[in-house]
Amino acid sequence: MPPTVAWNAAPVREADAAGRGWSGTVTLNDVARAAGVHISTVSRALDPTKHSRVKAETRQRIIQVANELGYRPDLVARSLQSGRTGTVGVILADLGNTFVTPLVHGIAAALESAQALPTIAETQDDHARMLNVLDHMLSRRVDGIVAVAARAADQQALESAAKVVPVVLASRPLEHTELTLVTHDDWEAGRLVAEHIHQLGHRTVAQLRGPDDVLNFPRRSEGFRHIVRDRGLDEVTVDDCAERPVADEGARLMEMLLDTSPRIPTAVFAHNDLMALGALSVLRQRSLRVPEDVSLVGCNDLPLVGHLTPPLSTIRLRPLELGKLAGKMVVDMMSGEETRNVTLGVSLIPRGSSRRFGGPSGS
Amino acid sequence: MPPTVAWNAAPVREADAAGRGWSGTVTLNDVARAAGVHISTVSRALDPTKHSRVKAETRQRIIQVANELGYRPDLVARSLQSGRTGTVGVILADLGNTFVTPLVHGIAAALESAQALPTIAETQDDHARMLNVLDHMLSRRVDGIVAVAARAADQQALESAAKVVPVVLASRPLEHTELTLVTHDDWEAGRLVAEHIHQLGHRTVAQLRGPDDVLNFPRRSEGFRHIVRDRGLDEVTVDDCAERPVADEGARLMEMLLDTSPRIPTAVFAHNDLMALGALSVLRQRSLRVPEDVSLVGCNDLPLVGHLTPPLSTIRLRPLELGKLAGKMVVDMMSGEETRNVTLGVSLIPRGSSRRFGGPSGS
DNA sequence: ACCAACAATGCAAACGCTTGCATTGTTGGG
DNA sequence: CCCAACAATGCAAGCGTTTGCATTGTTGGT
Repeated sequence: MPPTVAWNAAPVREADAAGRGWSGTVTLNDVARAAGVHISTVSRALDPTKHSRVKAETRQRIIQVANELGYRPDLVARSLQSGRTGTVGVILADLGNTFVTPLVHGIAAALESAQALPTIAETQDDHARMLNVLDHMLSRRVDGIVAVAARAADQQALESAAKVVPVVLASRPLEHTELTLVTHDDWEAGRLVAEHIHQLGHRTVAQLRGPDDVLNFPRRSEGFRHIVRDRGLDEVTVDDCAERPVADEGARLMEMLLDTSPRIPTAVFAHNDLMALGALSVLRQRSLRVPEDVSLVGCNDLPLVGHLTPPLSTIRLRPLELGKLAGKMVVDMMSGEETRNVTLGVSLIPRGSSRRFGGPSGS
Repeated sequence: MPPTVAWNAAPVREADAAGRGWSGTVTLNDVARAAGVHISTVSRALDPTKHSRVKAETRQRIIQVANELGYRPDLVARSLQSGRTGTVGVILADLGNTFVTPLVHGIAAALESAQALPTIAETQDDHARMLNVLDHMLSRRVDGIVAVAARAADQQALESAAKVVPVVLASRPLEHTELTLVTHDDWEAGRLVAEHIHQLGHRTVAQLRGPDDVLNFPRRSEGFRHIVRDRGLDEVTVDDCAERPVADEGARLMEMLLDTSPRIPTAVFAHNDLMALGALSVLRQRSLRVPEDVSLVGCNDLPLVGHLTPPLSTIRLRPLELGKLAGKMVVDMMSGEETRNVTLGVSLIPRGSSRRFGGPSGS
């Protein structure tokens, strides 16, 4: 147990009490010397769990001296000795994606209870970078890892890392793995969307698919197709998926769809909101109205998409809860507890971008 | 110089070559023993800058053995020895605010060039938490700090920290400080908005002010009032500012304004977009149309606010650049370079939420 | 053939902390 | 009054690296 000395009470001082110019940092040794006592006694006096092992009187004196000198424990040294760093590595594909913000927020919040801090790194969805980041984190002796950037290719590396340190997969699943996972029910997301547009009377539908190797997307696709088959819908397909789940790629796929398909789908499921926005702008360019001509549904419920024109119908995920859960799980694993995978439910938020086929002011 | 041994080439292995079950980690000592050479030789062989000091032949052998054993340098031990941790503390008020996402993104990107990783902590805009976080970071021996959460009350603590480690203030300024600062021109932001609504013919105006002790807001206010005075506008004031710069507080102030003021302003400057959104919903509740009855201008240009109905007029900031700059500056300071403060320019993005006073379908 | 110079490697201290064990001093029960 | 028990503190090893210095071995110029 690390001594949580009241370093928050000790003001940072410009020069120590002895008057020597502020050169280095105050160490346990300095305190020991100033208090006329052995270093190990200081260590114990400052460690709440060992308070008892040192006489109350000397303890008082030591604490006072420590405060006067502005002693601050060196967590690096402590880590070397204890083997724990109080640090959890958080691996993201891209911090710029607004979906991950609340996720990281949740992770940070959960870590706080364990006095741990997240240190973050980005992979840009690049496998080589993932390997680098992973190795770097292990070198830093992080106490745990939350991977939000998992792609199929990264599986082996992540599993290897998990032999050394607790690893939690957040949001992005992997196939056939023992890794602890907390994610959304992507299959259900796809199913809900298909169900929704089927109920609106659409018969000719399409998907703009996110990257195949980010397994959320194939799952969304499968859930969607389950309904397509079950209800006998006509899915217009384009033989490609996005490189990355961003607006540009959504636009590209939408164009490809319109250019290659003999018939225009009356309802489109974009695998996430960003891609939906890209698709939206392409539809506008081609003078296709949403939702009059084409209904559009996204996924993620990013902030503000409900206030767009038209308000975007989408699937609501709960990244904050997901982050909190992931953080809690890695903390639990760090203290040796067993954990079980968690799948968060999702819900459809029908809004203005999807409407009944051939509805009111339809063409 | 830390040996950047090719640990990214070494696969994580389940058991080491000697066959003992994977218990602990492979250390320099293990490699030394396996290679039949002294530990210091291994250290040198693996350190690119000391390549020369060991015979090519032995170096080969050592590297091979290191790879076979899956040696991974312990950055904690190295930090203890070297005094550098390759870590920069990033202190945020609230990760949930979408304004900070690109900022952190920029910081992370800039740090990458220095092989450093950001470790982040939140203060929730609470002074006590700021003190804690700061002290914790110093205890962790971070190589630098980027503070995005500075409030007036935090000034002293931040300046003290700056005596120990490079500190950069990002986004939020402080008065009369030596601390390095990179921020936006908030005064100009306020001025631009006032100028804008003045040119649109508005005479009765108001502000929804962000927290006084986050100095961006008073500056915006001053820039705004400079024009108010200069052009002889009539500013309706409410004797309170937001506790925190969020939507709820924007709503609260808007209500207070409508309830207490004898005359209704025809143009309102909300100190940021979130507050503008809060104000917008209040105005709607009161059946005041935007922009027909009241013009509304925000600040920050958050993603998607340009696609709302009405599209929000606002001030565009550049958080990504700001983050990159802040990251670069702290890196520079870490290597002893001098830095100069930077103020990023801002620009007005006029959109649908503000229009000429008494314009077309006005009331 | 000898010594200076140099290349290659070993040695050990240091970074700041924790902790099992040894030592000293104090107490109290017999 | 003595010894066991215990409280209080000192001692030193160890965590995994790095690095100045010492040691050994080799070379080449005379």
